[in-house]
Amino acid sequence: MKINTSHDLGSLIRDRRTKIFRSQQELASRVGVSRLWIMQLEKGKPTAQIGLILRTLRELGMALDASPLQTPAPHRSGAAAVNLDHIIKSALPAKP
Amino acid sequence: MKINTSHDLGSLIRDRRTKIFRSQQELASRVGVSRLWIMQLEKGKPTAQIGLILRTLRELGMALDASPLQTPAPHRSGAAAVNLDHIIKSALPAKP
DNA sequence: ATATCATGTCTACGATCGCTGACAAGTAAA
DNA sequence: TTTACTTGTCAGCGATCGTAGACATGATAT
Repeated sequence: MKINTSHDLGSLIRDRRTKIFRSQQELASRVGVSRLWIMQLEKGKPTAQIGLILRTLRELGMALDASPLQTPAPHRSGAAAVNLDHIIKSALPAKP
Repeated sequence: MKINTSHDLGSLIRDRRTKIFRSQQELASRVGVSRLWIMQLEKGKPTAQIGLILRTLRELGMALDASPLQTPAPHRSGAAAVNLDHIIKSALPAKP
């Protein structure tokens, strides 16, 4: 499943948690965090730390993958895809 | 690419950053974070916040996916795989 | 040699994390 | 009803984040 926002992550974790554990407390104890943190994470907390998130996902039997952006909005200005950026960079003479 | 630790994430981001941008500072400015934060992230900072990470990945033309754990080490104690947990939970008398 | 970068490493400092502990609302059994 | 459980919310607090700024090193030139 694609994770574009912290809310996506929260929904995913909640879905998975409700299938495997009986309560937020149960997952929290396994991961080693507070129930409050699990609750906030499921609500899309954008300040949650990646280390705790990875531990949580592992406890839920999941892992993260990185994949190229399918709906490209990489650069605000009308820049093209990543490969083009690469080409431009390689072609530039000096380093502004 | 599989991301199991924050170091995996750091390596991935650094590889991608060096291909697209000319410096840590350039990426940092685009994302809206400090160069120090980018540097620490590339070194595997486990306390980096997921919101900033997602913004960074987007700037690098990438997104995150969640996938089932292929090499299962889900529960420390002798518990079995996730599906079994599910079955056990479903079989328990008190459901809550 | 001199200049110019990129990267890594430090020191503060304000802002905020994640924690504990408590409480209320809702649900579901006994 | 009463009892037990889950979830969401709140306040307070120590610990730590992310930042700005400065500095040293190494590389790449000129």
